[in-house]
Amino acid sequence: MVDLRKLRYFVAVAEERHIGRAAARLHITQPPLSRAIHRLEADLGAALFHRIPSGVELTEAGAILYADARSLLEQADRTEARVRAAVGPATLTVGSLADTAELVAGRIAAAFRRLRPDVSVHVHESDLTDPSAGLRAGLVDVALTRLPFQDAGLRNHVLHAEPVGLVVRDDDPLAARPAVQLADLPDRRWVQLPTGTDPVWRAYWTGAPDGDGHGAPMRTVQECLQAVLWSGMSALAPLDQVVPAGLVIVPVTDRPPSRLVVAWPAAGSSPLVRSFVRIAAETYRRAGTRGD
Amino acid sequence: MVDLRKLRYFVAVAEERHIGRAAARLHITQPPLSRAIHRLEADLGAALFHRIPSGVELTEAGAILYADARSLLEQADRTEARVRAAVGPATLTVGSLADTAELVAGRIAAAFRRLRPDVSVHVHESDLTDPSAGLRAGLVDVALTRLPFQDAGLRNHVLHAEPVGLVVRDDDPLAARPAVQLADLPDRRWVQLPTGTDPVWRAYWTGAPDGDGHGAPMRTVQECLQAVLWSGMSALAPLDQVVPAGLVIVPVTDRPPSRLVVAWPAAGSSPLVRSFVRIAAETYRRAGTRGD
DNA sequence: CGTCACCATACCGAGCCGGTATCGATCGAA
DNA sequence: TTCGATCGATACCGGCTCGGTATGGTGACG
Repeated sequence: MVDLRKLRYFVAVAEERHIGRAAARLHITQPPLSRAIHRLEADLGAALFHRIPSGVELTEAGAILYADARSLLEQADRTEARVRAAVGPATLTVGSLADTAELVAGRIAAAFRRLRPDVSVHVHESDLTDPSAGLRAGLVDVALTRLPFQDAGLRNHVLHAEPVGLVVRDDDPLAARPAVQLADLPDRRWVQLPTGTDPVWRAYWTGAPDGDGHGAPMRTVQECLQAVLWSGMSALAPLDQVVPAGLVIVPVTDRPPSRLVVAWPAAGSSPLVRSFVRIAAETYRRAGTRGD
Repeated sequence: MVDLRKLRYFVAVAEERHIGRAAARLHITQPPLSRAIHRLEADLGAALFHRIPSGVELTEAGAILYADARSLLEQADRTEARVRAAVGPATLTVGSLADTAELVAGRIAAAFRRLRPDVSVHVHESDLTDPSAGLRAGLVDVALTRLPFQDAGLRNHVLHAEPVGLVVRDDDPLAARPAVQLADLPDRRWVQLPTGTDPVWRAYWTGAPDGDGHGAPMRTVQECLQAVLWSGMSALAPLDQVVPAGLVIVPVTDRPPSRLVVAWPAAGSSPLVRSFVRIAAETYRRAGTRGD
């Protein structure tokens, strides 16, 4: 009947004296919090807050509950921490597609380490062959990677969307163009991705209509860039990709942005994985919205 | 994540060392409890029980959790009790159709008083006009009554089913019959129920095909019985109805049993109402199944 | 080697949670 | 007084959990 979640909500509202602000602090929206407080009041058969124009204020019964709820929640947290400490550190294996980890993992890792210091994180970096970054193979628990890939049994949350561009040498006639359309380009020699690469992924990242390319297959982003530099191949990359001197990225207007995601198995994901996903989403949401 | 319900389940299992027995103690079935324990273990990232052939036994982590969980739950209960005490006694108005309260309310009241001593119960007895016993009019929170009635917006739980019989004087030719079929009876003068009576209810309780009767309308069971005794009317009653000397009840074979129910509004019912319904159902289940 | 006693798993209907969209009320300012 | 702003409340929707029934898997024991 009375559960810890509602008590946490209640404490937040009591301290903020404002349902909207409390909702923001709890990272939910106002209506569910409003409803949760109503339910708690119904459960206890007591009005906990007076609704006043500027927000809410505790009733007498609310004050009594607040006095106890704080210590109750603290005790619950201590209990949980004690059990987690007894069972030893949990481990989480994070997959990372090529260089995506560089882009986001730092920020996420900091937040995750702060919130879940008891978890030891292993990182498994995979090459361009597998955009699921080891998820499909069961090598990792959760992955930081890019869409699109065949998502059979996988779920994802978009952390950041970045337009893609064509990687060319700075002496390429296209280099001076402010933007290009892939549809307008004459045939080019696209980099080849290894056989067995996810076809959806391959189709997205190579401009060739059949998703096929030329030359030796490239297994890393760096290899692709070097192929452009040395062999005059063409490649696509996110606009924020750091490229060696001598290369430029020309925005491509007729291809949807590349979405950087955190992905996890749809079924059987542990609470630890969910926690990681939530922290990643939250960390990047703040960053994405320019500091909330 | 970790909520009080799962902790209560965990404590029950830890003390019973047996999921099945713990489920019985918690008044749920074994599979949901089994699943809840698994979820709790996943949430905490710790195995809490060893599964052994005779049941389960606590792991080291489980023992640590058990040590804290007891006091945590006790503190939660104390907190809740404190708030309830501060807000004063809650009141629950129970509707009762005519004499149904006599049949069941005693047993239910005892159980309810024991489990919810803080609630003051008011009883509102209604006449045969309204089989919803005041629910439809909003006069009561919950009702003990009999089916059938038009149940728009009402829900119910059957406490007991009792065959119905024909009430006749002991000098009536039918009095000696072991049973009768309403379909075989010649026309009789059935008691009249007041205008405005729920039509479904009226059709059930009077043998007249159109659900109509003769004479002055009867508002109570006693009036109906007196009408049979003095005016030779016919009436239907549950077989266990206590009748004055000079009347007998002949079982009727072609009418479904009368179902004694606890009924409540489908929408907006308070936790207190749900609690009453649960207690009533449980009390009567035990009685109905002859002492479980 | 069958049977029994456990727990685990697979489904299903009901309710809760969190989301978006919108309403209602109150207060301050033009 | 009316308009806008700012609260909380309400209505609806998709997803998840819960508790139920039915059934499977696996050891112990005669």
